[in-house]
Amino acid sequence: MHAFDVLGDPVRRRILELLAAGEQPAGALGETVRREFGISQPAVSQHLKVLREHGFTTVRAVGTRRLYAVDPGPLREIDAWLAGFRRFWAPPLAALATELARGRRERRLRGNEPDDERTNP
Amino acid sequence: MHAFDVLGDPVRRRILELLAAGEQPAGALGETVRREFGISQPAVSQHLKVLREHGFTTVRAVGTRRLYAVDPGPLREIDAWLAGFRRFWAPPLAALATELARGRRERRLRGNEPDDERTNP
DNA sequence: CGCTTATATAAGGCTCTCCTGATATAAAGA
DNA sequence: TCTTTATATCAGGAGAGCCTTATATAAGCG
Repeated sequence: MHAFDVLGDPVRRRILELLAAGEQPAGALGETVRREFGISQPAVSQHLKVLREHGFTTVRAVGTRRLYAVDPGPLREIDAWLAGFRRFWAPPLAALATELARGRRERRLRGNEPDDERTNP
Repeated sequence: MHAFDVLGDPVRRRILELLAAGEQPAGALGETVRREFGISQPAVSQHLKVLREHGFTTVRAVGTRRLYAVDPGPLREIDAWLAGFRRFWAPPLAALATELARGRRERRLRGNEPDDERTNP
């Protein structure tokens, strides 16, 4: 099964999204996913197995719990594959650097205001 | 079928890679892919259909030919989804801008040499 | 107009994925 | 130790995806 196939399943994508917030036990992931997708505990466990065996997650045991976390390896590979197509929509990197520099200069001239519109109460 | 499932197939990924070099007729794509994967012409045509119907390619007819080209829409969506995980491996953008600026400064001091090691013969 | 070339569609079969219900494993607690 | 909790594995079935062969469509050409 290719990394893209692993991400083809909506349950597995959701699990990774949940893990993006940080390490979580299988049970917590399972509860959320079962509620959202209406599938059984074994189904969730099998999805976790696929993610594990394809390198998308790491696991560590703490007592009877299994704590899952994102392992970025395969996601990086996908990102690398996408790189060959990014020129179809992304501006060249040089322009991006210019943009960033411009943003910094403007902020400096305005007197170190924060980036967004929030104000400190 | 989700965009990730579309990219799950190696034949479809290869077709997109070939199209990254520019617009090509179905026949040319078919020849390459048939050679590399040993599948039939209808099989290739069916893969092209999947790519079309999921927005990965555009097609235009020229006589009896069908010219396919990359349509970046779904690839961008995938890129956007990946963005939520990029912090697991990519440096923050501010650091990148600094890096780029440093590179430019160094080049300026060296007297506008090219980036790589090539020398003009 | 018939023949050839380029591409798509149709029908059917095999395989693989994903699910469920039942069960195994192993730590925790009474 | 017996029971409960947390998680994984097993076995089997439904459905989807991808392939093949056969055929349709439609433009180009003699």
